[in-house]
Amino acid sequence: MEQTDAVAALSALAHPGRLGIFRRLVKAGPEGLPAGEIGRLEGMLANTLSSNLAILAQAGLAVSRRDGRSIIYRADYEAMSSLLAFLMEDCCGGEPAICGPVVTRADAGACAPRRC
Amino acid sequence: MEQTDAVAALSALAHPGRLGIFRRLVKAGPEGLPAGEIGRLEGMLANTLSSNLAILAQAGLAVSRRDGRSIIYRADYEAMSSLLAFLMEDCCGGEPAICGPVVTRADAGACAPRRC
DNA sequence: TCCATATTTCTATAATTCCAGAAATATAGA
DNA sequence: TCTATATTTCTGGAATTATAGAAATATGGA
Repeated sequence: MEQTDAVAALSALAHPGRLGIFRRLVKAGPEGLPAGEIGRLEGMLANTLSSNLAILAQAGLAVSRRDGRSIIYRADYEAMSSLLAFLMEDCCGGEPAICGPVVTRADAGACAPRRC
Repeated sequence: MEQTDAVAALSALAHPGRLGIFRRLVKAGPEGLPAGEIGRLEGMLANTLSSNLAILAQAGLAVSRRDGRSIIYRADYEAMSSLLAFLMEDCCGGEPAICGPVVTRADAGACAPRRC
């Protein structure tokens, strides 16, 4: 991941409305949610919602597909994973014990996480 | 972590200069770096650097201490960990296999990550 | 005390982002 | 085709953020 992409993703998330949408999508899982339902749940006007969803999609954090009259959005977990890896790259220059609180799956090896 | 705090942290990181500083601090480890050296490494004016460091500190992502004439900044790994946990809360509503790419130490149990 | 170094604060301008209203587009069904 | 629903695009003004220059503050040493 490039710094430019990371800034785009972080900027997309650095907004209460979009952060709410993204977390909602994370919870919703890979099936995603129709835009209309997101708007209802988050209490957002359709136009504001649409531009915020577009910003998340542009940043690579959300993916959309059409289903009849609805457009379904879902979180892109791989993009999120890349972002986290970028943030923590070369953490502590090789002192695993200290950077322990944060770990990506790639580093976790054969771990079996309790959830997610 | 509250949504407000998460937005503050994400906003702090959503800036090329500050993201560079933060990643530099992550690499540097718990000893941190003096502001002047960060400025030299990142090619930033002292005043710009100072306000950006203040924004990172205000967001809880960096911590400072004085050492003689220098002020040493270090990344706050716990704050980062909280942020990641907040972003991924209730991921996939209970389908661990799918949210796998992203995992926080709290979820990883007794794992021994390869690095950090 | 005086000076040099390190960092922060103040200030003004430039640039960007946010949001609501209105209009436009796409799809499904009568 | 006509109508209703779902979503997006366009637009303008308000609010926020970014940046550099200049001045101020803090510390250590002569």
